[in-house]
Amino acid sequence: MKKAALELEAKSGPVAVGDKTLRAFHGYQMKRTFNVIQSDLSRTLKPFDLRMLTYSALVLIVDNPGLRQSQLAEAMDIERPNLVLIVDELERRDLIIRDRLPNDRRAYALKVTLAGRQLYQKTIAAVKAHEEMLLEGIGDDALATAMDVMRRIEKNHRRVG
Amino acid sequence: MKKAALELEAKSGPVAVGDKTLRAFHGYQMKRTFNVIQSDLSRTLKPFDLRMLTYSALVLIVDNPGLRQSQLAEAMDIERPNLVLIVDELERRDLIIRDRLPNDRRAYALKVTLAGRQLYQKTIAAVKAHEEMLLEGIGDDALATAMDVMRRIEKNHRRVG
DNA sequence: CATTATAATTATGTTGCATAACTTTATTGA
DNA sequence: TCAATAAAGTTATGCAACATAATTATAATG
Repeated sequence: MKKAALELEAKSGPVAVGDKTLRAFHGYQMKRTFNVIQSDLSRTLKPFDLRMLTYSALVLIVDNPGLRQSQLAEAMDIERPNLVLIVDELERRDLIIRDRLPNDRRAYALKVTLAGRQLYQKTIAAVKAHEEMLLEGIGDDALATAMDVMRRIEKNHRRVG
Repeated sequence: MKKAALELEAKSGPVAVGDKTLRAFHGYQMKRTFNVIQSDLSRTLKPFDLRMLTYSALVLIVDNPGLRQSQLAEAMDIERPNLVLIVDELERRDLIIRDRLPNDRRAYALKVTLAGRQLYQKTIAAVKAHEEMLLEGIGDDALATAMDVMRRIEKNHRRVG
């Protein structure tokens, strides 16, 4: 390092802050990247008045008509109590309904409404478009490899944890 | 789908909930994977009484001695007010000190203490070991490709956002 | 030297997530 | 059969991570 830079540092700290050690941890790199994706997705969903959680719930209900709240919570990997408000919101906006199951009056069968399905289609398209922007310039092979790596990490965790 | 399965579904919802549509979004896959990494890292750091945030701050201070809180906040991508309590905690535990800068009495020069450096070395080793477990069975090439993809996503976001 | 900007802080609110406890309904087994 | 147990959804509550606005002390600027 040059003398001038050292003197500047003595006054006001490092000229440029390096996160080399942290970046060496793959988990840290993934956190940074995920933050980027999440903030982009949030902005994409904002015009539809959806958050990641309400969006995920809507998609899962469309794809799995009649599922119970407990099944939805498990699929979303969140606790049941936290799902209640999410389903409340989707129901209040008439995007889904809580149908009773014929043989179990404790549970609800969650189903999408017409409005919900229409919103689903619009948002799916918007999210796909935004994702394509984020993934621009990344080859299909590289992307497939990256996704394999992620699934493998998930599998390793289940094996351990 | 078989008739028996359909009848079962009428009673109690889908037998297995699929998240195929969501998994098709790379961001969703990344969120799931990141959750796994984060929970593993949290467990790894718990014996040292560190969270991801305090750990990241400690590493950055070790690597960038004398940096200011504002620089640390920027490097960690969090708002300055939220960093105050993190630095408070590290200082209270005598892992770092808030030194005054000679020429700017508004700012602090953050520096690691001996205890902080010792904790740093222990935790770095533990985190590396845990990460190796999570990455077991993943080839070096595949991992490098995955990391390239992530950095590229980050770059694309800066270009857009 | 008055204005403006910056570093750190305080106060405050939101969101995502967790746990405990409760109500209603199903299931189990003595 | 019916008492005990379990399950689905809910309510209440708390914590952690983040954001914004406003405040204080100091520095930089015109």
